[in-house]
Amino acid sequence: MSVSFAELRARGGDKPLFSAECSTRVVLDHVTRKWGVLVIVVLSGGTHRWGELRREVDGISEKMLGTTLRTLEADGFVHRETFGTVPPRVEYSLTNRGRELAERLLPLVEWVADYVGETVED
Amino acid sequence: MSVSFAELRARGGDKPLFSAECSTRVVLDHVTRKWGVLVIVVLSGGTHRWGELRREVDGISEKMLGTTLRTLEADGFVHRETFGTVPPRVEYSLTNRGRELAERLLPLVEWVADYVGETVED
DNA sequence: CTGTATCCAATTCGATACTG
DNA sequence: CAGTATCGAATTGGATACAG
Repeated sequence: MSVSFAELRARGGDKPLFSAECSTRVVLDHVTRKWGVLVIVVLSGGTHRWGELRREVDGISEKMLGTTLRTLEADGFVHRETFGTVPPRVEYSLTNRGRELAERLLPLVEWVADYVGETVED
Repeated sequence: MSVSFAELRARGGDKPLFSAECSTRVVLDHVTRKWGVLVIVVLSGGTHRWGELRREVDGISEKMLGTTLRTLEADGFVHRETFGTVPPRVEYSLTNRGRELAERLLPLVEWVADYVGETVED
């Protein structure tokens, strides 16, 4: 394991893993929240328009797509680009940080996907 | 990036990333839910008793610790061991699968912890 | 010490309708 | 096409009290 709990702990000194007020919690929450993970994974596959995201992330409502995208944009993970055309065209993509995040998220998602369906014998 | 979105997509055929009914979603939800991440990270540091978890995961209520542990146990990530002593002693640890999961979770948590506090310029 | 039960507050989420 | 607004339902989460 490349990163140990002990190392993580050491950074926070003697305090609990993350203090309740720690902003890491906030971002971690955004990123790991139900739709956040899925949107980031989809965007890791390339730039998408609103409608494409809506179709690709199965079951997401317009409201949640909107709030999720705005949250991730505010956190600096997603870039939104508007073309002043009619009808409007808006494209969403990952920022550099978003791609870094996706690199850490994809192995997790992949592993969970593999895990499901196997028998748990431990 | 070791795992690409395209590969992930390919497994589901032509369907959206994960169908809404996909059980991957359920487990992913448990695992990435607010307290799930923190509990797993703490347990990756070794076996903990109830009271230790309570202190280590700052701000968690007894109710959430209980439900989180029971969910993760049902998913096969956490092992619960009781010693028939008085007063009772109960120890929680990761199963093999739990450790596999933690390996994927720690880099993500570490990265987010590092990310927070840096300036976003992208 | 290790929990469970209960009640209530806050948040999330979805369906729908509507706008530029 | 790309959203926002609103409402109500469901879920999550916290505080407290209590039990083995």
